[in-house]
Amino acid sequence: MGAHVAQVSPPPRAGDEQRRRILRAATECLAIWGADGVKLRDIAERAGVSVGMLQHYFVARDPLLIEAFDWSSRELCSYWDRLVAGEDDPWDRITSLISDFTGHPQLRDHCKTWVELCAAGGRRPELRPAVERIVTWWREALDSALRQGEESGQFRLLLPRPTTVDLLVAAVDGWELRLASEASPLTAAQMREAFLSSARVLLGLGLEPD
Amino acid sequence: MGAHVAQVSPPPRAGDEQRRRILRAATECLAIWGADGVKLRDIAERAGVSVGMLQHYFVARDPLLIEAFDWSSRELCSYWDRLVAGEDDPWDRITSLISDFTGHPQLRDHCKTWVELCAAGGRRPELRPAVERIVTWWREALDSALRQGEESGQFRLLLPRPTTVDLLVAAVDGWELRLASEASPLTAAQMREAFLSSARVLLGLGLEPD
Amino acid sequence: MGAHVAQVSPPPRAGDEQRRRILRAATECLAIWGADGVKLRDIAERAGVSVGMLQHYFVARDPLLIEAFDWSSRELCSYWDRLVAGEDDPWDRITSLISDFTGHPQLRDHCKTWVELCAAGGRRPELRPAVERIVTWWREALDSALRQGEESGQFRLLLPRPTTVDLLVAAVDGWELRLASEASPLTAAQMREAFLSSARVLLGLGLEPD
Amino acid sequence: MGAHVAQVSPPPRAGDEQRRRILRAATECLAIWGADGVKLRDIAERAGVSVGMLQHYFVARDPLLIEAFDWSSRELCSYWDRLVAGEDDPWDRITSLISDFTGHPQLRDHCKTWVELCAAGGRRPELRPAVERIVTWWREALDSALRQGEESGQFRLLLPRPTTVDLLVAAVDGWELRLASEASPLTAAQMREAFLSSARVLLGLGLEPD
DNA sequence: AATGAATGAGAATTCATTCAT
DNA sequence: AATGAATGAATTCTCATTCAT
Repeated sequence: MGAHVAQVSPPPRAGDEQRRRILRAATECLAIWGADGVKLRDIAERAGVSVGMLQHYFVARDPLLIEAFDWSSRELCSYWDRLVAGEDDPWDRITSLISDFTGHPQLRDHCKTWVELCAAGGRRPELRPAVERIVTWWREALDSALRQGEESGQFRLLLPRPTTVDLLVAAVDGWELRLASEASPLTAAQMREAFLSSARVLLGLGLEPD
Repeated sequence: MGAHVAQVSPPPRAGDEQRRRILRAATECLAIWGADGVKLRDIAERAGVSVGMLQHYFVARDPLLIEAFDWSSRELCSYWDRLVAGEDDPWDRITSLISDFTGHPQLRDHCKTWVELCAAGGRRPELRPAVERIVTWWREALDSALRQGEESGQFRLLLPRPTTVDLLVAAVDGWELRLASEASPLTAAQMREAFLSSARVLLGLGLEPD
Repeated sequence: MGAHVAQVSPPPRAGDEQRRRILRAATECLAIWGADGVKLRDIAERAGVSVGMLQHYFVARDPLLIEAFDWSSRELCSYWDRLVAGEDDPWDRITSLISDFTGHPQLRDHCKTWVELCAAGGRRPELRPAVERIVTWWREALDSALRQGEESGQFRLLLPRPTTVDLLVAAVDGWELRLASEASPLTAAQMREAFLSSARVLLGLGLEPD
Repeated sequence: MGAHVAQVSPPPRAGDEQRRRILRAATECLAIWGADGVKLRDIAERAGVSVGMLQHYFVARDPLLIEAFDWSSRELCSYWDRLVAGEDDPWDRITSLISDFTGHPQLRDHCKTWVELCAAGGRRPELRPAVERIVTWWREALDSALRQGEESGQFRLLLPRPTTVDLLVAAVDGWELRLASEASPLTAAQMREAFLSSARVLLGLGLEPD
């Protein structure tokens, strides 16, 4: 209904590339220094532009950080969308999602950005949509995989589906928090194994290797 | 004469009470504004002392915040120690721990402080011992309860004990992260129910009500 | 085309003039309040800029003061270089040097800056090059004048040349210290006379008036 | 004439020893940090007393520093008085004075205190009496030695006596300034030699070794 | 007499923001 | 569009001083 006349993406304005560079730099800085610790100069240096430029594109510090969180949450979700698009089997989908996630070379940075976003979200309502977006994405991804698996008889959940989803999503968040804190020697591989072995049991898959 | 009334703990120096007041105020401020957002003035006002006094006791901002995180992690652990001390039955111990935790009137603040501590720990190694202390406490508390339950035949774990502990601790952390973010309408009661029903299944307790 | 009008010295960047204004103001403040007594606000007011600007150019208080001492020592040496450049006769050179020095309207301020620099140099090695620069300039200026006068037979030194140089330079420094202290009613003219009459005898010039 | 009833020194009050300890510590600190750099805490620590104690004896920072300069200048002069008291021969008096001075294990500290005093004197009239006291002592000591040597025919001054005194005192001050600055590798022994060889010539003593 | 807890005034510093070019 | 000079508000920090014990 009019969908075929909708512009799929806004026409790429000149300077859009510049904005993206800045947002990417800002996201990286957020992982390093946290939302209250980033300085505009750090972001500008990392993006290879002048401080004045940041203001030129984003008016002020706050809008820049909010946009950065928002942008990075969108980027992540659309990345994951592409990732699971090809997988039809629900267990494969879950496996490839967690494998990609834990296999990312910048996993720890992602975790830090995520924890930073949650912490900042607790203080600033403007950031909550970005938090919601990511939480919702994972809940829906797992929920739909679980439903599909249940319907096909592939999974036999030990717990009600919502509880299972809740537990698995919370566990991933908990491991991310631990990775972000750098406090315990939790590795990405351990995180992956812990998730998969827990999921196998909770979904009634027995213990055969992935 | 009178030696038998000597205090075993170090004699409470004058000013020790003052320090505690300041540390308590600092911890509260950390929950509200985060490690990089707290201002000395806020802490001083909340503690009812002058800003100069903070420096008198803690030399500078950084050492104060580090001590505050450290102090509050010790306080928490010793509080939990007292809490579980009276419970002999492992399942009761787990139940009362999570019930007390989720029933605390300032649960959300505790979650925020914890997330703040983890985030700050990712940037400053000095804070990691405080993170470790809390992580270790929960791991050991659950591990010992699970072992006791296994030995008495009360629990039949679906997964290896370490994995179960890992999963449950991570889930609690994940729910805390969510509460701290204020992003989803997760309530303390839901968190408690999700934990207990998951634990019942994972420990092989069936589904009878607690 | 136009290459022959290229400036040999580094192209004067915008802001270089600003730096000089600040350094000049800082040097004046140093004479008045001493290295530990100057306040950034004083310097900023005297230079007609904001305090933040000092940091913009010099990062922090210390580097600013160090640069100020260094800059003023360079300025002085190059001023003296120009002063003696025109004098071929060694005695005239000595005479015009001391006459200019003692005749300077801000002699006392110069003395204070110099004493301040020496005192501060005793505490901070970074300042020593500036001290050395000035000491060396005077030693070399006198030494070369004395050597020239000896070679031409114009002077007949009573003491070995190095000792004579040492004595005269020390005496000038001593008189400067006295002027800086404001303690004794030593005048610039007296200082000049004392120096010249001493020098005349030490260089074997007899007692004829200059 | 009443001398035998005069109290030679004020009755030693209790706490006088305490005052002296503090003044000595303050003088040492002045050499290290300069008049504007000393902190009461440094002085208190060095004197082994509490900061409150300094105020108890000296009311405030300023009076303490002023008294410290004054006290140390008196101490020095009376020390030198005792030193030259035994020497009847004028040249021996000059020799032993400069030898003792340059041979003092804390020569550099003395120089720093002296330069510090002169620099501070330029800013605060209250300190000038202390400066004058020392300048006057040296002028009079040299003047009387020179007069005695002239009268006995032992010295044949090349320059008028006042000029000679002026020159020698200034040279000593100049060397002290250099030592205080730590900038050039001037040693105490070199300072002594330079002074004595210059003095020998200026007093008409020929060049025989001392 | 002596201490050290407590304060507050004053200084340095940090940075986001503004603005002229 | 882009820069960086310039500013000033806000914060931390330093210390002399005061005061209760």
